[in-house]
Amino acid sequence: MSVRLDAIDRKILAELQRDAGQSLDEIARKVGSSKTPVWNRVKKMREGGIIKQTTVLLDAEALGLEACFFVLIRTSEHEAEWQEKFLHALRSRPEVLEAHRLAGDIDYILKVQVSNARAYDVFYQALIQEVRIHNVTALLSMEEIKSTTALPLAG
Amino acid sequence: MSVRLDAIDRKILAELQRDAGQSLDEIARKVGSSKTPVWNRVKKMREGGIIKQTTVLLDAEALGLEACFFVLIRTSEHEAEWQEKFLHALRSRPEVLEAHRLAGDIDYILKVQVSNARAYDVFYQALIQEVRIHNVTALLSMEEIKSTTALPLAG
DNA sequence: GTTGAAATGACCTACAC
DNA sequence: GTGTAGGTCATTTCAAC
Repeated sequence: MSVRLDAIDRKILAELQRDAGQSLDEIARKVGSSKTPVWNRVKKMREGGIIKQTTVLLDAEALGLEACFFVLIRTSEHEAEWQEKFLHALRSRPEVLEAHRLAGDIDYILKVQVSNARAYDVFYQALIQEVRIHNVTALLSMEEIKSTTALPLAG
Repeated sequence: MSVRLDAIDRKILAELQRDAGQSLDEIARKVGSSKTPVWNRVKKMREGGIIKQTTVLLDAEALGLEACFFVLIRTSEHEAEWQEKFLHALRSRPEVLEAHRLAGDIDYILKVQVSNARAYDVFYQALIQEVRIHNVTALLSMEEIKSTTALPLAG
């Protein structure tokens, strides 16, 4: 299932992660190839699902979304029906940027980006009203030390 | 500092977040405007730092990065020198995708993407050897329920 | 501020190696 | 597989409204 990538593929991916707006010629020059082979490789990696999406990263603070919370959730409910409802609640809320089901005593972690603590509380109250949750701990980010979507490619 | 955005700006941002590869004509049609004004707005939002980056999102599993950990860190050290060293350690490690300084009894949270549990242990051993850390809890993701870089724009 | 046209440059294909 | 060439289409500038 995992597609085989050579050194040039990885260089191309690194460049695209850095700046997807640059031209094929630029990328070709940087990776030591030329336009057509680079284009073919990119196309293959898109079709193979290695490149999932081309997008822009926005500045949360500039948009007034100044509060970022990590939410640790414990629940006593593990039935399929509850889980379905919970997943739907998370997926339908745009302020939930990430949600993972975990191993261990904490069941879920969420990353929630909102305008302020009050907006978080609105989110929180709505969530616990929609689905039964045993225990919630919210961790408030004071400072974003690092944030990248660039995956390490030295594989 | 926060730039004023109208409804059209927000529609443009939503479209770019969804797919930054589509043409200006397409975006213009969707937001009910035409090419040049859309282009001018995008340019302004880039220059104003609202649009920080154009990038591609890659599939971590396809790249063999099958393990995602959230790492909760407590430390007893709060001196500037220690912090400087810790920050540098995080920023220089590509497997650390996110790092936040927190309010409360947990001091930091990291998101770490690696190939497997063994690779996480290598990362962890190297980190605690480089900087003194009081207490570490690693939460292993079993399932990515949701993951998006798209910020909510109903501002 | 919007619109439209025109040139510059990128993309994507086809073909040669 | 890589490189070259050319048609098509998008981006960017500029002038007019």
